Amino acid sequence: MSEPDVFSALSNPVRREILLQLRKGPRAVNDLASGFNLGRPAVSEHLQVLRKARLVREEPRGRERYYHLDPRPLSEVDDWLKAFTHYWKQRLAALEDVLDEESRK
Amino acid sequence: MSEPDVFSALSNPVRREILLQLRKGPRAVNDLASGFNLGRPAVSEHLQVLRKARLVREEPRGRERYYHLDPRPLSEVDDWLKAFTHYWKQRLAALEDVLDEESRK
DNA sequence: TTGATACGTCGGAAATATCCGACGCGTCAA
DNA sequence: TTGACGCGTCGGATATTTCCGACGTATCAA
Repeated sequence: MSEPDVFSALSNPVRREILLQLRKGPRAVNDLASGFNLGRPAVSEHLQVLRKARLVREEPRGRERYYHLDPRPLSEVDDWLKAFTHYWKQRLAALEDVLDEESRK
Repeated sequence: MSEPDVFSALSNPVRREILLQLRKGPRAVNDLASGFNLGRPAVSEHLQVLRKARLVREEPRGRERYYHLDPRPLSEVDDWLKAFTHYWKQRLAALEDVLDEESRK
């Protein structure tokens, strides 16, 4: 019943790790689950969240399901961050100025 | 009892909006709360989450508390995304290839 | 001092998230 | 066909999140 919210999908460390794993190539569910200290149902439910956020895609191969990474929705997060990039580089520059100031004393 | 987790802090749309608002400058709590359809305690608790994630800093001014944006922890998210940027540009390029292929038909 | 304002936080309600065991369905190998 | 495997999903337990009203504390204006 939840919406496909990319930010919410990324809020869980297991789901973030799944995405990192999938960079190396598609993986079947049991294969993925063996890497975590979690049961298969839990991993399967995490994959459902990632699927709803369109961050992964499933490819059935016989009785297995290989999950593929689809990183495109991550651009939403990237775009959101861009609203701060300028400001935070500004702040980093200001911080450096302070540090320079301090080191000159 | 929760840790200062930047990803979790960003998972809530109210908190994301608070951060966007604070780009324009520091704001007092009631001032912030009036912008949302939320009571002050709720906003105050969102600010606590953001404070634990070190995304905001408080500056007491008399009986008010002005909250300042500190975007530096966002670099953690940015760094995490960088683990995908290359891959996803690759995927976008592949997508464009497919589209080119299609349009040539 | 007195009354109003700004805020944090507690207690509790309601919703949501996380996880597991159990079950059912489709697929494979024999 | 039979039995084992891979998977999704349901029911339910537990934990966490989100929100509010109520309260206490500090500050301000008069």
